[in-house]
Amino acid sequence: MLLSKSQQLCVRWLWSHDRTLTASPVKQSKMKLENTTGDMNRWREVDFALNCTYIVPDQVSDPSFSLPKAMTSIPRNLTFEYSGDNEVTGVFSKEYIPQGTRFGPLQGDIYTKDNVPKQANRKYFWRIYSGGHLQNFIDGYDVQKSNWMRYVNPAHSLAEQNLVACQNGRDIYFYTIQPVEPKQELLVWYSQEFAQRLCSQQDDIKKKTMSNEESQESEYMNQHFPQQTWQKNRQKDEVKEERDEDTEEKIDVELLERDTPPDTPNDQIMDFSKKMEKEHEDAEGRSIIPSPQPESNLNLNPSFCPEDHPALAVTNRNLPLHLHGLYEHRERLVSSYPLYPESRSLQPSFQFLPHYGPHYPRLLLPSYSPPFPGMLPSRGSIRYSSYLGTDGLPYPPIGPPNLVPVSLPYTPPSQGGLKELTPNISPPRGAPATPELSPTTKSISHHLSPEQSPSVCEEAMNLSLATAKSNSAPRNGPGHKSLPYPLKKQNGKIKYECNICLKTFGQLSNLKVHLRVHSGERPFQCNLCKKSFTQLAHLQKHHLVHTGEKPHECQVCHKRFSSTSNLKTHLRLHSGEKPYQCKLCNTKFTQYIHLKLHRRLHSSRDRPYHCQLCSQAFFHRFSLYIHQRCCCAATSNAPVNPRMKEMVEQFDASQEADTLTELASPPLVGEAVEHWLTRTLEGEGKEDQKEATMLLKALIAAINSPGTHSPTPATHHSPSLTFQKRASVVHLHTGSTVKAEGQ
DNA sequence: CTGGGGATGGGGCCC
DNA sequence: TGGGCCCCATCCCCA
Repeated sequence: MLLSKSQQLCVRWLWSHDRTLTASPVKQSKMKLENTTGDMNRWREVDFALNCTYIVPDQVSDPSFSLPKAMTSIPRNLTFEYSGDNEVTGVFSKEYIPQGTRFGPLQGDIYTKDNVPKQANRKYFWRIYSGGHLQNFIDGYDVQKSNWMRYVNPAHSLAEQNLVACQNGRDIYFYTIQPVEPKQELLVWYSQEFAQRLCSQQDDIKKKTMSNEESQESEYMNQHFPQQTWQKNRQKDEVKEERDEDTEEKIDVELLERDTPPDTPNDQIMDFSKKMEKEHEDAEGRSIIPSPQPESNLNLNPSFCPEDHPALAVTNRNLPLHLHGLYEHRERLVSSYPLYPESRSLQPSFQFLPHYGPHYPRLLLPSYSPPFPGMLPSRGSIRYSSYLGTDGLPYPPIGPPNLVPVSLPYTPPSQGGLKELTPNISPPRGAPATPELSPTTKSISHHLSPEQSPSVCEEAMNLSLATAKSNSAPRNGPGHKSLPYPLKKQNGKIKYECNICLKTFGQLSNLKVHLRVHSGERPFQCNLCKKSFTQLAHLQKHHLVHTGEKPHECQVCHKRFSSTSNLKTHLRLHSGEKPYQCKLCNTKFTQYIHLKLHRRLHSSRDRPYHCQLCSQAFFHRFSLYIHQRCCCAATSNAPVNPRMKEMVEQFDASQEADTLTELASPPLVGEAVEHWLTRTLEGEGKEDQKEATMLLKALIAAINSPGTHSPTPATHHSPSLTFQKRASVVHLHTGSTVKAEGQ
C-alpha cells in the first residue's frame, strides 16, 4: 500500500520516533523479525484466517462467576500482568506459543455509527468495515461484555510486535506473527489490510468539509489525546529529515476518527496525560517532550490519498489503536519508552527452538478443548497447591463435567469484589484485582520489574486463595473455580487428565510433556539437521546419530548399540527369549512388531470365534459376544450400522482386546473398548469423534446389558484357548515370560 | 514373502 | 520441575 505524502509524513514521524528512542538494537530485531515473518507482512486478512495453525478460543467460564468476562475469558496459556494498583497492564504468554496462532474474536458491545451512546467512552472502539465502509464498532469498554483482548497492548515498534489484528468477517482476531516465548508480552498491531482500510477511511474523511462538530472533536482530541500533539510536534521536527525507506511512514490518526461521534470527556485520560508528561522526563529531569510548535496541518494535505503500501502494516506505529481501547496502554508504553528494556526477548532464547511457519500443519481443535495443549498454562506446584483443600485434595470442579476448566489468575472475590471491576468505577486500563483479597500482589509488585510481575502475581494470588481457604469458604461456593486440569482420583492417587485424549498422568509435568503430542510443539531442535523433538532426552539421543556414538555394549558379543532398547532386543538373541507369541500358531518372536506382522498371515479362518448366524469370525470370545448383541445382521431386527460393525472388528484386532482375558467381565471389556476408541480417535475430526462416541455408548450398553451367556467358539481348542488367563505378560509352565499374541 | 536385526523416535515413569 | 531412563512402535534393510 502506497501512502500519500501526508500519510508518509505521519508515518515517517512516528517511525523516526521509534528509531530515535530505540536505536540500533531494535533495528536488528526488526530485521530478524522480518526474516521470520517476511511473507506474513504481505498477508491479507483472509490469509491469516486460512493459514493459521492454531485456534485459541476464549475460556468459557461459569456464568455464576462474579468476575467480569474480560478477566475470566483469558486463555489458559496467557496471563495478565498487574500494576501496583492491581490493574491489568498487559497480557503475557505463560508458555511458548507458536507462530500462526489465532486468538479471538474480540468481544464487546456492538454499535453502529448511528446508535453509539452519546456517553460512550470510545477508548476501546474497534472499527468493523464492510464493503469498504464503516459497518459498526465493537466496544471493548465494558468488562462484562468484552473479553481479555481489550487488555492487549499495542506494539510500539515492529520489533516487539508479535500479534497482528485482522478483521475476519465482522470479527477482530489477533494472530501471532512470530513465536511468543513464555512470559513475553503480547503486543498487537494492525494487519496491512486493516491499516489500509483505516487509511481509506481517512481519505474519505478528508474529502468532507469539516463541520463545526468535527472541529470541536478535533480540538477535543488535541486536548485529550496529548500523545498526538506530542507526536505531531515531534513530527514537525522530524519532517526535515529525509528518509529513503518507504517503510518509514505513519498515518495521522485524527482524520481517521473524525467520523465517529465525539468522545465523552474523560478525566482519566486527562489525568493520564499529565502522568505521561511527568513520566517523560529523563533521568536528569529534562523533559523529552518537545515543546509545542506550530503544526503543519497534515490533515488538510490535498495530496492525501490511500494507496497500496506493502510495508504499512508493520511500520506505521501511529495508527489509532489508542482510539479504540489501546490508548492508555499505548500511552503507558510510550511514557515509559525511554526506559523500555531493550533486552526484551524477541528471539528464542533456546537454540533449538523450532520454526513455526505458514507451512506448519493447520491444527484446529474443537472449541471445547484447549486450543492446543502446549499452550496450556504452566501450573507450578505453588499455584496448583493453592487449589487444594486443607486435606490436600482438590476442590471438586463446579459445573457439568464437560465444562472447560477455568483458570483465573487471581482469587475470586468473596463479596463486593466486582464493584471495583465495573466499568463505571474502574478505568479501562486493566481490571484491578480486589485489593482486600490479594494484598500481597500489590505489595510485592511494587518492588519488582515488569518481567517479574506475572509470576509474583501468581504467587500472591496463591496466598489469596489460601486466605480464602482459611476463611472456610465453601468449596463449591460462588466464585470457586474448577481446576486448571481435570483431576481424577485413582487408587487414592491424584491423576492429571489430558482433556483431549483423556489419558491420565500421575504427575502434572508428565501431562505437560504429553500435551506436546497434541500441540505439535517440538521445542528441542537439532542444530545439525534441524529435526525437532518434544523432549530434550530425545534430542540428546538423536545426537548419537550424528556422532556415531554407541554407548551400549552387549556383554556377550561386544556389539555396540545406540540405545538400550535395541541392546535389550539384541540380548534376546543370546538368551533365546522370544516373549511375543502368536496365540494361533504358537510362533514366538523377539519383537512385537514381528508378531504383529505375523498376525496378518492369519486369515479369518484362524479366528477361533465364529458367529454361527453369520460368517464373521473373531479373535476373541467377547468380540463375538459384542458382535452378536449389537451388529450381527442375522440377530438384529434393526438395520446394522456398518460403522458399528467395523468398530467391533477393529477392536477385536486391537491391543486392548488382546490384553483382556477371554472371560473378562463386561465392565472390563467396556473399559477396554473405551480405551481403544480414545486411542484410535486421536487426531480425528470433531464429527468423527462425535459419531464414534455415540457408537461407543451403544457398544458399552450392549456389553453391559443383561445377556445370556458368552458365546462359545465354533472351533474348539484353538491355540488361544490355552491362554485362559491372558494378560500382557503370561507365565507359561516353563517359567519363562511370554507376552501373549498381540500385546 | 517371512523373519531377523538395527536405527530412530514417541511417550511416560522415577527420582 | 526436568533430566535420565526405560519401554514400545515403526521403519528400513537384509538374508
